[in-house]
Amino acid sequence: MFSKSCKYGIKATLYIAQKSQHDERVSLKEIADAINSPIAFTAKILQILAKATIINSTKGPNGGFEIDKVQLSKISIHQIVEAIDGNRLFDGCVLGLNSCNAKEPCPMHSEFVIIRKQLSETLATSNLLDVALDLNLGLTVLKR
Amino acid sequence: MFSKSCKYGIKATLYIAQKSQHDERVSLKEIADAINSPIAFTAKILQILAKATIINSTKGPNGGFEIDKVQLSKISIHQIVEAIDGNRLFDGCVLGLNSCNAKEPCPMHSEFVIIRKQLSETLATSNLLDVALDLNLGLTVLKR
DNA sequence: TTTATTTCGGACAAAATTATCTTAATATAA
DNA sequence: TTATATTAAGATAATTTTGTCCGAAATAAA
Ligand code: SF4
Ligand code: SF4
Repeated sequence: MFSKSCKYGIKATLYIAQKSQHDERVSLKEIADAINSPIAFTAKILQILAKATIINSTKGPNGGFEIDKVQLSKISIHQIVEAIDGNRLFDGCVLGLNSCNAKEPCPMHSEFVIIRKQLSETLATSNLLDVALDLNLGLTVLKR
Repeated sequence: MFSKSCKYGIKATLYIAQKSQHDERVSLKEIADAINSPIAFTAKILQILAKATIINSTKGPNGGFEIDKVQLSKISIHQIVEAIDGNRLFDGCVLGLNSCNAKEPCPMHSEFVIIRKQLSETLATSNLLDVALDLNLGLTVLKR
């Protein structure tokens, strides 16, 4: 479904979101630790997210990553997936034809337009604030 | 969503299914041509499907691949995906935690159990006969 | 029985993804 | 201003996935 990069990206963003709620900026090391990911690889993904202006990064002592608190409820998981994996999951052909084309559909088209729509909507309506709240309450976890 | 191997596998199986309806056995070359896939790589995938007894293979002159006509309606796309990509799509954690565990769920758990259920059911109820019928009618295509 | 045809199986190769390392850039604080 | 902490960026490496090649095995027909 998602690439490993994307999974790390989602988890990292959620961790940053959780901390940003309480105005805490977090370091690369802390993030990688919290989500159980390879540190240098995580750095690359955070760079992508920073360029996509989903997160903010600051260099130097006490630097790290954060998300504008008032933006938390406006950033969706969909945006993260788009930034890292692109749109293939949302608009590519499930069976790998050059493009999705309802005029000349692949054999799974009618089945998958439904699933993709639901997937896309679910991700588009999942915002960082809501998801991070569950994390705060300990209802969900980022690593095991 | 699906690996490339799996996409090839699904398309190849559907092509074989279509031909098997009319008692035609098809060769590797014909399949690869019909679904626009690398021939030698396709051979590997057909071997997997043959071992999973989803398709039958016959060596020698006039050999090739076929599916028992009466089985067509009993074989699901789900089975193909399982044989090639395994169960990760159906029972793995969407965010890459070691396993899906509702007692200690990842932050996307509640959203994804719904999507995965629908995906799994859709694939489980898509049988080769039905899907191949649309192909026959020219309503859907395996390559463009 | 010999030859031709076709899949099978293993070895190999290329490409994409994931992961690491090293140096540079930047910001803070002493 | 200098030292330190931290992310950025580029080069490199490991792993996985995708793809190729070739000889072996099986089958059918001549
Ligand atoms: S048919 Fe289904 S899979 Fe093929 S392109 Fe359209 S949506 Fe994608
Ligand atoms: S929580 Fe969601 S993603 Fe994590 S394991 Fe359960 S289902 Fe998978």
